[in-house]
Amino acid sequence: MTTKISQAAAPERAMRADARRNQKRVLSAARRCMARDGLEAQMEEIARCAKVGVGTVYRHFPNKEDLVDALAADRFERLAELATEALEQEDPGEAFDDFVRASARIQREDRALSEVLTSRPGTMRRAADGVGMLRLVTNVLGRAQAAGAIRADALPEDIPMLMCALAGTFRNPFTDPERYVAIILDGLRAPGSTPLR
Amino acid sequence: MTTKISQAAAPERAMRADARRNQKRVLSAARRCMARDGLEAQMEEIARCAKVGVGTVYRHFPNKEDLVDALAADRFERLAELATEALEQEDPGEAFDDFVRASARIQREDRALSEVLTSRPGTMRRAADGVGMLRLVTNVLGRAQAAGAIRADALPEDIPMLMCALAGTFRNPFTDPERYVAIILDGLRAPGSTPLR
DNA sequence: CCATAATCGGAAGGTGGATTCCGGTTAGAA
DNA sequence: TTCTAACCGGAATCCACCTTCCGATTATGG
Repeated sequence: MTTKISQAAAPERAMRADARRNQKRVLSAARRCMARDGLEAQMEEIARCAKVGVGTVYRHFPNKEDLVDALAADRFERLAELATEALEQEDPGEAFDDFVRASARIQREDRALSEVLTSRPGTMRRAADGVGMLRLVTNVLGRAQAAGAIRADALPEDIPMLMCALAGTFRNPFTDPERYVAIILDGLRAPGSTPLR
Repeated sequence: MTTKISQAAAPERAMRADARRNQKRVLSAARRCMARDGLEAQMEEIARCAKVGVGTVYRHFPNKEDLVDALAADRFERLAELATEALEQEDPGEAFDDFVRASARIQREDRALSEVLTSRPGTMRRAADGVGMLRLVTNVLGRAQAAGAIRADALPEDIPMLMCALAGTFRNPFTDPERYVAIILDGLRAPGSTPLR
């Protein structure tokens, strides 16, 4: 057995151009299909959207779960960007609000993402860790708390958790989604009526 | 109103004793299995729990969805009871809180119920309508609002919706579930910081 | 106790959807 | 241009479940 292939880091040879192109098409098709149909979007359908055979999908992503992981990673990168932007904003309270609202919107527009949040703790955690989400959120929240805009007893982990909560509301078409974002933000605002334990 | 199981026309003759007994066993086994495994609990497993053959399950419930509907109806009856009790309690604000907390707990202990809430709007609506949930909630909420315990701009439909939201948090084992119930209740309390539109 | 219709059990059937396989195609180095 | 390792497509395979079927059992009215 030749010692080689430390894997992960060094590809022996660059991917062929068509392969690279197809991988992108697959990823983007998967994003579209799953945003629309949720996690149960079918592999065949994704292949069709990407104008590619199923075989090709499977060459780039050994199985459906890996594909979902890749998509989740992608979406969490976007969320991390939002958090970073929030840190650059002047008003900490406003920054926090905007961050939560924007995250909620992203989620609302992507059924797969909201499904990952409510029913795939593993995938979610992996994606979140991958972009250092907790650290970012800790900062965004910390600033807001220091400024007195958010109750002091809120914890960083509460934010992703409340994101999961919002995910639960985005499947009902009946009502204005912003409503629940607003209610939850008010709950975080801090009358301190009920000290959290 | 007692829930009739499936049935459409008038039964010529009363159910045989063993049939009635088995129907109960199936329902109760289904409740146990689905509370544990969620909606993906398998029919075979449910039959096994009920110590009955799959065929028997299907005689009483033509298909899985009907079985889920029956269970949902059952759980919503319990929720309706809670609402009714709340209406008999003296302090309207406390009654509201208790009602929300108790409902949340029921949900937390029943994975299938929380899955129905977050991903089966149809089933949920049917079950809710079946017990007149909206009317009950309207009363419980109305009293609390009249007493000034809950913000005036909250709507009856918000309550089930926030229940769905909580469902989204109960799948993560990480944190104390009561925390998010508390935050949402604070959000409903009413500093009126952000008037809902 | 009998007759018989209602029930029962659980093997067999059917289905939807993920995953594999492999002969044909192509990028790209020499 | 030629050669070949990579890559491609999509039919075929596999698998996990739900659902159906039917011979064996059993409750119950007479």
